[in-house]
Amino acid sequence: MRIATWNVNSLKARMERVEEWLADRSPDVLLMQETKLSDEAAPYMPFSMAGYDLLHHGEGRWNGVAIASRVGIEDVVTNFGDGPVRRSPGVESTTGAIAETLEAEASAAPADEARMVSAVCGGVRVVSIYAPNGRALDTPFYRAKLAWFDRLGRWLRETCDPSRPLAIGGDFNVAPEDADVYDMTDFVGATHVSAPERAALASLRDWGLVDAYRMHHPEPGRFSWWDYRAGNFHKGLGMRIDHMYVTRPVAARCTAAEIDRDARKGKLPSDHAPVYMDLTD
DNA sequence: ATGCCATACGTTGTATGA
Repeated sequence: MRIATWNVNSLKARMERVEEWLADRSPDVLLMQETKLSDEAAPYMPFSMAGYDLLHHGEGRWNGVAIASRVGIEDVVTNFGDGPVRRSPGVESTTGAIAETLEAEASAAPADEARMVSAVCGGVRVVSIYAPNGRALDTPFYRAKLAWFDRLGRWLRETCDPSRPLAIGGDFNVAPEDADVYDMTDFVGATHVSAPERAALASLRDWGLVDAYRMHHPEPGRFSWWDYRAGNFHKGLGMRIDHMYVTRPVAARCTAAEIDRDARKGKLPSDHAPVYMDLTD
């Protein structure tokens, strides 16, 4: 079984590239982030035509996570089971649109943004996550990012078992080691590399998760994201912030893990590359 | 090393990204 994760940076804008990638790489499960769609606007039909069921958890303009699977979708969890997410400002809602808009504009807390969806696919509980960016260290957005990782950790401890097959894939927005950025001197005082953010990922690993990519690739300078600007992709100036964290029963079945750098090339790419792993039956 | 910022919303700019 092949499980992949890809921050598509708008599923609407990326659908053609995603369809090509599904046909080319043939994943059984694709976790997606930053779909930037409401559930009503999610492209269920194109995925169905490609042989996949689509589970979408979105709010509209920002965020949005999804799972495409051709091995079933069962036992769905959205937003850690904390209830409905707010709509992006300006997005129509059936109830309380004005109140939700005012709340969204006033708040920096991502607790009710569409950043987590989970289901059991092919016997593995998969979790698609889009961690908050954090913007800058001295902002409420950064503190909210750390709080969001705390919520993820609490959800794992309370509802999951590290001895069971589980894979958390997504845009963690954290580079776990110095080897995961092109040059640490460019990241002094920046988010994505700070000690508290790295401690948050270490806490996930301590619970019982393994970085599937690092199992197979210890080498430095392997990135999953490159800024669109200044030709950074072509200069090799990236970060490894998209990860596949798996429990030990999955790690034991994991025969390969790759970053598909080719998917970052060409016309209208996402700024992220897909990360995928292969599991034996 | 395969190209030099993109997305949505909505209107000629603003917010967001990491």
